[in-house]
Amino acid sequence: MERCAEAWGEHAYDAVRAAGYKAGGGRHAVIELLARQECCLTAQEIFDRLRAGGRRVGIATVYRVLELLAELRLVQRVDLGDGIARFEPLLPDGEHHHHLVCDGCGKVEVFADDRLESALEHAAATAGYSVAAHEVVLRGACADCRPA
Amino acid sequence: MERCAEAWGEHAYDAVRAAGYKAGGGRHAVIELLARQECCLTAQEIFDRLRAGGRRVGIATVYRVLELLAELRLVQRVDLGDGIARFEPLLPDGEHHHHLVCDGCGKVEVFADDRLESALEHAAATAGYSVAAHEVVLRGACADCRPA
DNA sequence: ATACGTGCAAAGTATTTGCAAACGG
DNA sequence: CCGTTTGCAAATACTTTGCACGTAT
Repeated sequence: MERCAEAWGEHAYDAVRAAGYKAGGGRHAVIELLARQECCLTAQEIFDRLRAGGRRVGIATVYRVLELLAELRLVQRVDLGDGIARFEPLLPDGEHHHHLVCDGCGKVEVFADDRLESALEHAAATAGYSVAAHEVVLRGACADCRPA
Repeated sequence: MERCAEAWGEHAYDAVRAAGYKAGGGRHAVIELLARQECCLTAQEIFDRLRAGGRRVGIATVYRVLELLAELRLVQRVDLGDGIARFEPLLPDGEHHHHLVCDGCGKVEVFADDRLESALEHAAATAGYSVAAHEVVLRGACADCRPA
């Protein structure tokens, strides 16, 4: 996984250049930060971390880079239900996970399930859609919050 | 389905009263409108339709009613990825569907799949979560937009 | 009668856009 | 050098909140 994440950084950098875009300081910084993440981040979180790291970026640049990466299918936009968009790297090997949100403590966990993936493919085929992306969010009570 | 939808209106009305809330004009109007819908609506769409129907409501009331109904699990909040929240009745019999969004024309379709539902239950159980709600969104090209 | 519900307007928050300056190739 | 990218600030869009008035019970 670690290797995948690092590989994503180079992959994303190459794809951006191949699409005819230059890699200025802002784009490079956002891609590098995303490459080190395991799960989704909000634009504000990305902005704050870059600033904390001494990088002088604007929040607008963060949004613009995320929009570009989403268009190139390098990141996946994730909506966890709180009205704030989150973004995470879309690994080139198709490997991906989904999210569990605890209504009690707000914790976000990830999970992967092969049966779920195959059911999703089956559903997409049945509907006659050529599906490019899919998102699944489960909400409920995590093991810690449930006993209450 | 028609009967289910109508039944939802009464069910929702009863549940709201049972929870100790009065049913003023705004709540009643929003519940009645939702009961007639088959798929998800934005707050603005609900507001516009009520106004078009001669009902003098405020957008704030629409949001407040939707928040209340969501708390009581009478409606499901749906995020289709455009940053606008949508809402749809949550049928009491547990029957529900998910959404397909066409990136080409923006069309939203619904689908249901038993294999998907059972895979979701399996995944939730594996994660140790007590899942109260789940949402699935597929994005891609619909049959009309694909030929391009 | 009285507390709850509602509409309007103002505030709040996430995201987008305009523009001049900085920068990459 | 020239066009792209960037940071800042202003604008926009969706949603929430404050408050005085209306309404259901």
